[in-house]
Amino acid sequence: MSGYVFGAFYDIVRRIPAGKVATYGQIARLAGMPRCARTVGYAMAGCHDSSIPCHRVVDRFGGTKACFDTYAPRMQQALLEAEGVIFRPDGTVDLEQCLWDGFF
DNA sequence: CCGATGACCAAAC
DNA sequence: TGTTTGGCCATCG
Repeated sequence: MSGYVFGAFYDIVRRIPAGKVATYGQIARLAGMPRCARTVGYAMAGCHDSSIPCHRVVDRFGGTKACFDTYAPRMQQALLEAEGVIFRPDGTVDLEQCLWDGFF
């Protein structure tokens, strides 16, 4: 682990169920750092761990910018669609239906 | 070693 | 009501 904070973020991301997505701010809040969404993004930027579904992490508008070093942007969308995530015509995730509520 | 930056969000003015 | 600034932690130069 690069830092205990990263570990906490990774742990939360791993708990995101298939077919759902979470925002950076949401993950930061669950980690106990509501203002640390930036660090979440940076943690995801280094998602060298294949056990971390960083493709389920999107920005507040549902933009899928994840895994630049790991996947191609369109591949992330394909993965989410395969899990049942609904995409809007503009290429963003329908957060109204697929945003993770924090529970199972 | 220190300064700047970064897949961002939310409160404040 | 919209726009601006602050903030958090780690990595890069």
